[in-house]
Order: sequence, then structure tokens, then C-alpha cells
Amino acid sequence: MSTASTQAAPGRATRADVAKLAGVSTAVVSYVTNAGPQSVAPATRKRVLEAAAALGYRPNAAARSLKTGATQLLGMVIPDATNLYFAELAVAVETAAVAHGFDLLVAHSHSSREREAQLMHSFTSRQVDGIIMLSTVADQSATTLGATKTPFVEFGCNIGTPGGLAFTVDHRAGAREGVKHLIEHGHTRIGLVVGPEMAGIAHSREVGWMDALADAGLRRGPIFRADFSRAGGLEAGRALVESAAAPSAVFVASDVQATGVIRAAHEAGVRMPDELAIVSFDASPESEYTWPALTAMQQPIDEMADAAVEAIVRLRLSEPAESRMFSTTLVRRASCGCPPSVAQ
Amino acid sequence: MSTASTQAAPGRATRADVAKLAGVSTAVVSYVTNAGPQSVAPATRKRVLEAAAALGYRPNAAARSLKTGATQLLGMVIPDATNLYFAELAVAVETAAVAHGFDLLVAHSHSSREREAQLMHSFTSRQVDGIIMLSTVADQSATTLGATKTPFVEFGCNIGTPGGLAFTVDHRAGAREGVKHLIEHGHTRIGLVVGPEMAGIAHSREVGWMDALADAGLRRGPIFRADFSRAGGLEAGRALVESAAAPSAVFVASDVQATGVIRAAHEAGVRMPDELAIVSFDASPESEYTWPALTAMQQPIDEMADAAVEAIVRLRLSEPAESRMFSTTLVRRASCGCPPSVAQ
DNA sequence: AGCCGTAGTGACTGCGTTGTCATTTCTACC
DNA sequence: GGTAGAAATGACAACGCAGTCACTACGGCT
Repeated sequence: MSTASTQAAPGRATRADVAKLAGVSTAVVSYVTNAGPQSVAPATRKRVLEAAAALGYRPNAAARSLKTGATQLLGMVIPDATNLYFAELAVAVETAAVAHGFDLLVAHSHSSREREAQLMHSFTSRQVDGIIMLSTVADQSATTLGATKTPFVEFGCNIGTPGGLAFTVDHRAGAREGVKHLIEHGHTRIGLVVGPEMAGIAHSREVGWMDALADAGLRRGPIFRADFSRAGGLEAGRALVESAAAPSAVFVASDVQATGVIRAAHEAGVRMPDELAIVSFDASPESEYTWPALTAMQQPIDEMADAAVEAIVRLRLSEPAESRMFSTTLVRRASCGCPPSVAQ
Repeated sequence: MSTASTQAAPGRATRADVAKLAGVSTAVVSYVTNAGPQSVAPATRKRVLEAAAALGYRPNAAARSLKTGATQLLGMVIPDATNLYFAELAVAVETAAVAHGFDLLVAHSHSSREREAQLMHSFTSRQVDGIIMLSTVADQSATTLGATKTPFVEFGCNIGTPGGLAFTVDHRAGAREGVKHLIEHGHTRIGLVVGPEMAGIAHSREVGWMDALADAGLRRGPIFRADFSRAGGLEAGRALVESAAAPSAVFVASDVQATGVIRAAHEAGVRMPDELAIVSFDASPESEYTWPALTAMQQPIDEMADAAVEAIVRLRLSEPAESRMFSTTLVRRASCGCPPSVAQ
């Protein structure tokens, strides 16, 4: 096999080509592209820039990374982009990353720990400058990351995982506030639709539900467990409306599930919010377009995304960075029973 | 500034470290990791693998790319992941890419041509092995790509763009079939909610709507133009239900828009499908959870994703590859008026 | 003994870049 | 006219890897 066959396709302009065309040395080209240590005369800079444009020159990222040790690439893992909440978060993180000069490599774990581990390998192999993980399976910064020294940030349930930083919403307090709102509407029998018990997020939201009921001295309504998915919500919703003593209100731990619950109620001819009031969590775009529109606890997604990227930037600079917990906001719409005048 | 400060963080194991620990030469390590040209004795291979595992060695992708000229990275541009159709497609492409040993770098254009152009620069700079573009703005393979020799594939409206390959659904035929279904339900006055005129996809679907009406000798109902978004659909839907002679059925050019139209109908107390029957396009996951569930033209997303990645693989091997057009399938649910027994 | 094939060696090149270094050329100011 | 300082030079060393090349060592086979 000839050596040539293992080389890159020809024709891509290199720094030397630009230098030649502009009539300068290769060092000057680098000075221009990277605001180098030496100043470059405006006229020369212009010549270089023109030559680069004429040749369609783009510095080879692989060579640059090899030299500088930085890739300007961040890796992010989400379970599944067809869950709008995750999609929104990924878009927000991308925006924040781009603002800091990074590209974002998003990969889907499909909630598989094996795939998550694979992805960590892939990311470290690609020498990403930071990793942002959103896992519904479990915290694993410490375990999987192991020897890696890559800045690591988690959107998760627990603050202060040993290995890295976590940015999360106060799931418990949020759930508590949502349920409290239902109580203020006069409901006394309030059910819960929530994710699998092993998911930390689900657990926190469940505890928040209990908190609010305890605050009001109310007994706990029935609990329905299902996947964090539309189908899971549908299943749980059907069980709810068919149950002997169905609650008059339900707190649903996520928008996607709430979408399914609403469908189940419609199927059974249950009127919302009169016969079944609903408050859910996330307030993703789709929650505004259900019928009735969902009252939900909104997460400050953009803020969280900014904070995560900022933290990675700081970690890279060896500056101190801290985990943070954000609070949610109640978005009143129709599903809780608020009048249209209050609802958005 | 010392040289050291521009180097990568220390501690990451290199090939030489592995070779030393395994007591072999560096070449052998490469032979093992890449199924090199020389065979390696099983015992030696095992020693190398163990050493690599012990050190947590991962070949540096930048160095490897620099040497081989391939990055095993594909770039994909989508307008916006919070449109579930795009999110689904991105996930499908990722799955197909991973099956071929590539990672997928997804970026969002937010339907901005400038951002699209930026992304093409970023991608070529990163030396991606292929680019997959989904643009609602216009075809631009020829223009933007210019001198780039990177394999380029488009999910779009037009087959046979000069610069590259296109994989698309037969929007026109799909729309025609959807409208035909409404006609079969006895509707004679059928409106259209469609995207901006400049979007090629919107145009094709509009023509399909006209086709079906012409086939049946029906006059064209009113046309409502709006963004390809939930908000756009809501706006169009409001205009529709408030119009003097509202149609009894409407073909909506996308699920996201249909979500808004349904909401508008609910707000106005218009019963679906009795007073307003709806057929839409895409059949994304959310279309199954609206009330009523949407009858829609389904795209073979997985097939399209596979075909696109496969085409890139072929192009890289200088094998012939062809553009392809896929057909859609009518998914009967409730919004068209089909009885529950037929509806899924 | 002679020979062949397999397994492994160790030194080396080049991928495109960044940034250093010692030196030279140019410009402007006194 | 002399000189300081800025601007530019050209050569060079990495970065980590793939893969080549010319060899050697060691069996087993005839």
C-alpha cells in the first residue's frame, strides 16, 4: 500500500499556501489567525486575510488540537432528543457553548449505561474540552470518569457528586409548590404520576409531593409509576381514570408523561380541569399546546445551560467553580383550573 | 510564556506508554489497535490490550486524524431540535452513523443562512468526513460548499441539486394522498395551512394539495401561511376558524403546525373531526398524543437516515451513489374522521 | 544443516499547526 | 545620519499517531 493512500484528500489549502500567496512567512499567517504574540501591520494582515479567503483556507482543527491540546469541543450526553425537555436543554447548551467558542457534540444514551460508558470513551478519545452529562439512570461521574481529567458537569438530581459539578433544579421544592397550587384550588385528594423509582429525579419530585400534602395535613393520593415518556404517561393515566376512587387532581412529574395522562383523560371522557386538575413539571414548549394547556413548574433552562458551560470554562482555567441549584417557577395555564384571565 | 503552557494536560497515556508497559515496540501497539498490516501473536495482543486498559489509553483522535486524514466525524445541520421531526431525524442519523463507526456532530441553524454558512466553515475546519444538511431556507449545496470536497448530502425538497446528493420524501405525492383521504371522507371545501412560500418543502406540499383537489374537480379552499412552528400553526388556525366561510377540512403541512391548529380549534369551540377534519404531514411522535390524534403522512425516517449515511460512506470510497426519493404512508388516526376501530 | 515463515524490533517520516528564537528589514523620529 | 523600535523572517521543535523499512530471532520443517 502506498503512503499516499493513507493521506488526506489533496486540495485543501494549508497555512503554507496562504503564506506563499500573501507573500509572507508562515508564522505571520498564524499571528493573524490567532492574534499571535507579535503584532502584524494592518496592510499585511489584510493581505493574509485576503489570501486565506481566496484559498478558502481554514486551519486544520486536528493539527491545531494536537499542538494546543484543546479541541474547542464539548461533549454532551442526553437520553433522547425526542423528549422535548432534553432537546431544549441541548439547544440551550449549544447556544451557550457557541458563545464561548465551543462546538457541541451531542450524543444519545437511550438511557443505557453501557452506551453512556461508550460515549465517555469516545469523548475522551476525541479529547473534548469538557463533558456535560444528563443521565436518568444514575449518578456516575465518579465511576465512569475514573482517571479522566476532563472537566465534567452533570445535570442531575444530586448536588455535590464527588467527581464533578452538578447543575440542577430544586426538584423537591418545585414539586412541593406545584402540589401546593393544586391544594389552593381546593383539592384534597391528589394523586401522583411519576417515573421509575430508581431515577433520582423521580424520587425528589415524589418527596416534594409528599411534602406539600403533609404541609396541608392531607392524606396521600394514589401513586402511578411509569416511564418518563408519552406512552408511560398514557398508561399511568389510564390506570388513574379507571381506578375505583380516582383523585380529583394529579401532579405529574414531567410534561411528556402529562401529555399521555391528558390523552387518557380525553379517551375516558374525563373533563379537565373540572374532573381532573393537572400540574406537571418542566414547562417545555409542548406543554403550552396540549388541551387544556398544562400548568407546570418551569425550569430556567437557559440559565442552567449557561452556568454549565461557564463552569467548564472555569474548570479549564483552574478557577474555582461550584455546583448550583436553581429554582422553578409556576407557570399558570388552564389544566390546574386557573381562569383564562390568569392563564397565559 | 513557556512552551509547556500551550501543551495538553499531562497524564493522558500515549502509545509509547502502552508499549513500554507491555514490553513491546510502539508499532505493535498500533498493529493491535488498528488491525495493522502485520499479524500479532495472541499472547502479545493480550499483553498490549491489558496494558492499554490499565493505563486507560485511548488513541488521540486529533493525532490519528492528522495522520490518516479521516476524522470518523459526520456533521449535521438541522434548523431546530425542538421541532420533533428534526429531533427524530437527528437521532436516526446518529444511530446510522454510529453503526458505521462515525460520531455525529449536530448543530442548529435556527433557519439562518448565515449560521448555516458558519457551520459549514466550522465543519470543514474540523475536517468532518461528511456533511448532512437539513435546510428549510433554500438549497445551497452548490453555493456554500464551493471548493469543499467533503461528501455532502441533503434532506430537502429537490432531487439532484448540482453539488451533492439529496434524500427526500415525495412531498407532493404525500400531500396529494393526504388530501385525497379527506376528500374520501366527503369533504368538498378543504383549506391549507402551509409554511412560508420560499421554503421548497412548503411549496411541494402545497402543489400536492392542489393536485388532489384538481383530481376531484374541487375548488381550492383558503390558504393560510405561517411559520413551521407551533406558534405559526396557532396563528394560522385562529385565522382559519374565524374566517367567514371556514372550510370543513384542512390539510396542514406539518405536525408542529397542526398542533397549533388543533389548539386554535379547541379555543374556538370547534369540534374535531366533525366540524373540522385535519390531516397533516410527518407523523412525528407528538402527533399521536394530540386530541384528537392526528391522521398524518408518515415519513420513513430511519430508512432515509440509513440511506444518507450509506451514501456518505460510498462517496468516501468513490463508489457511485444516487439521490433517492421516498414515499410516505398514511397513518389513520382520529383527526380525519376515521372511526376508532380503524384509528390506531 | 539449510531454509522458510512468522513475530517482533527500533528508528524513522510526515500529517498541519503553534509558537519560539535569533536575526534582518523597514519606518519614523530626533 | 543615526538609531530605536516595530514588523517580518525563516528555521525549527514539538504534539501523538500510522505505517514503512530493513532487520533480527526463533521455531519447525524437510
